[in-house]
Amino acid sequence: MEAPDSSMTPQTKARTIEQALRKRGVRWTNQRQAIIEALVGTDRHLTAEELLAEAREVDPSVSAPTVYRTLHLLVEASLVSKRVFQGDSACYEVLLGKGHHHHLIDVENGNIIEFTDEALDALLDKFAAQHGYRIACHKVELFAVPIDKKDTSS
Amino acid sequence: MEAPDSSMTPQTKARTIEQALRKRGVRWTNQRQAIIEALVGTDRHLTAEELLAEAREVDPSVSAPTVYRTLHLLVEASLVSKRVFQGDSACYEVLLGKGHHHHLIDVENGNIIEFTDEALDALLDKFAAQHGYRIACHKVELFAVPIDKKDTSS
DNA sequence: CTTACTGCAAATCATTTGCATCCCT
DNA sequence: AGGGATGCAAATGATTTGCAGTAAG
Repeated sequence: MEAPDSSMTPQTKARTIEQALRKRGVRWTNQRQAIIEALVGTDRHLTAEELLAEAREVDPSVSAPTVYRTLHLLVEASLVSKRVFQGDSACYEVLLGKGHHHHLIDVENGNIIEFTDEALDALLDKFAAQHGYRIACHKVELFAVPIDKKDTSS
Repeated sequence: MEAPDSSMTPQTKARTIEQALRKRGVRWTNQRQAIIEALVGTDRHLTAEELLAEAREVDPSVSAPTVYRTLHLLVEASLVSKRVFQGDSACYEVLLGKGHHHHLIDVENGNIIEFTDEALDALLDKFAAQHGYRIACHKVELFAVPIDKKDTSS
């Protein structure tokens, strides 16, 4: 697997994903093409439902089961991450071209800010090692409120 | 690493929770008592289903809707945390008497190890502050594989 | 040609809700 | 008493699966 490049265009990402899946013996269909295009065409976290709607604008024949089946393949192949925030539907996001990152969720507006940090990652790796584990994947979610009005920061 | 207030007995926790809910104008019933007892009687993360089973050993009349309704109250009151791991059912855990902690999930056995660390917390607070936020609640989940095992996954 | 992929409809599964009744306060 | 709380059963909503037809390789 080549190093992710944050300047990858959507087209490049789509092609990379297509090739990665083909390499795994997966057949390439119009529906999958539409789903991938919808997926790389946004920088937000999409629910399966939102993705279905987007994909249908490319190819109206796409159905929900196909979206879910394709998402499974993508998650399996580590091309897409699945996240379950709170009690809502799962959200999916393309991993290509962005290093793994963490989430700061604005609990007032529902905004999601992404950030990365090597020190944090190193710290997490250390804990895993101390317990005899190696991290396969990690997830950090900070539920936070904006500091602006009457609040005194800590 | 020791939790700050880990000396609370289950009985004390149960009483504290009862009083906190009563203060919010909630009525105290046998079913809720049973649910709370089941909840404080374990140190593991319970699903609603598991909690229902445990609670029924105290009071067989407890039903699933009551478990969910009570869990909502508890989460609202910040007495219990709800977590949704991967695609599974939500897990609930009493917050009383344990500092917030993080999770290391053994992806092979499904084991969950908890750990706490001030340096990590400080780092997270720093990030939030840099973005103009204050953390209300944070969640760190490490999906990891045991090191001592031959690992052939990609 | 072969068989993976698709849409549809029906099946799951956890969680929620309507409702008549019950029982804390 | 009175209104919140309960159990039951049915509703929900996201995700999955069975199946017969379709299309990728």
